[in-house]
Amino acid sequence: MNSQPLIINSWPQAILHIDGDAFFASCEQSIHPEYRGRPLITGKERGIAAALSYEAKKRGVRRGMRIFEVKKLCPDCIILPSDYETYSLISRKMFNIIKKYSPCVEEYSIDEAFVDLTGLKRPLNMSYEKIAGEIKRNIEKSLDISVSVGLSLNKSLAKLASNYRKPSGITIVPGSYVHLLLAKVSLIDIWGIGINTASYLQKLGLRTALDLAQKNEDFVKKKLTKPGVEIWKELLGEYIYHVDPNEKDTYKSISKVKTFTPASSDRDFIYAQLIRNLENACLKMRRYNLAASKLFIFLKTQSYESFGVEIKLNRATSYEMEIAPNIKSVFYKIFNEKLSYRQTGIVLVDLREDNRIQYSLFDDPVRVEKIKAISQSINELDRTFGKHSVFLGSTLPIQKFSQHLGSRGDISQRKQTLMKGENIRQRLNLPYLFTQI
DNA sequence: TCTGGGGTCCTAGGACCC
DNA sequence: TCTGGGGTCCTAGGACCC
Repeated sequence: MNSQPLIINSWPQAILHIDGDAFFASCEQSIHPEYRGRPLITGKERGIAAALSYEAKKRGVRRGMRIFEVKKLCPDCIILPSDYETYSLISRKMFNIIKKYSPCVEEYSIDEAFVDLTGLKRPLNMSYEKIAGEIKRNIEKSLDISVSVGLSLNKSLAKLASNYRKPSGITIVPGSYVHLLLAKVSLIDIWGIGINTASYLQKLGLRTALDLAQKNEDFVKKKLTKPGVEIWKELLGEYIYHVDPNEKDTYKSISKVKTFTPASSDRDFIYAQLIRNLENACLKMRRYNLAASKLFIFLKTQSYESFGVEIKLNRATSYEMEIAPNIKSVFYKIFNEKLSYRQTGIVLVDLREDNRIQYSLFDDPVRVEKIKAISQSINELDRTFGKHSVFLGSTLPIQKFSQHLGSRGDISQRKQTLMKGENIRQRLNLPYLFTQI
């Protein structure tokens, strides 16, 4: 007789994934109880449905739908502008609750967390399943939002688990049940497999996540690239992607893109939009103490054609006043008055820490220092009076444009900004910061 | 007639060097 | 000056994610 007790340790790792259900919409319903149970969307300021409550989904509203379509389809739908400040606040509270249970929490996105629960059974005196349930209940009770949670052996499986039952689901998948879950998951729903890889694998005769998991290593290595192989291992229960509790403190690139309606062929206006993106990107860059030595700018036309250029700077910098002159000349090259544009964007790349950036031979150190001093003052003014209290003269066409458009969501905010600027001007007796860039 | 605004990582191929 | 082998670094672009 076999004296070995049949104990399978199903939890070499216990990884929990927590996912907010229709998060933005839930936040709105949480702070406005009168909206609960009603179809609701956010994204009013952009004219499209960005996030949807479950009630809106049931009525056939889809992401990306234009507001007028939503109104036609669902006249009683509540339509709100996105309020990221509020969502971030609720998000913060959610993470704080989770961190009471485990020190290893990864803030994966505004509404998603990965939690490493491994080894916490004893200190918390609960099974992993119980811990998962408690965290979920605690979040839902304290914040009045619903979350779905999944517990399994690694991040990929936990994510599939949390997605399995929504909203407000809890799905526990120990090692011995993994195959049952995978059989019900289609390729496209695997984290890291997108539309391209999914259809490629389909052509090879695969249909479900289980089909992929059951392929041998040779096959996977031959047909897929590195991420594909890693995903395959995770489906088999290996712990490859670690839960990373470190806060994000730097960026490899920073981008700012803005779409506007109606499209415009006004050169000064388009340029102003581009420079406004630059200002915003630089603000963020300085907040993280970074400097860029290369950037891309691009314009998109009404028909979604894109025209872009790469710009290399002599020296890494974080100041729009240094970057803008470089943009100006290339802008005129890619701008075509015969076209109508609906979006401009900027991507700052080759970011490095701003501490000891060398002056190159072509720089004028005195000018650079002056720009630095001015920018620091602007930062202070922004902190005191709000973002864009002082701005580059070249973005003035945005204000002009706003004024003759009258009252629209985005516009009134611009007006306020303008007024704030006026205010400071009077109080500090400053002219608009106007440069030739 | 159009689904926004951020990001990251990986790979293939060219440039350059020995 | 040609041919081949081999390594490193950079860049463009693809694919994915929320």
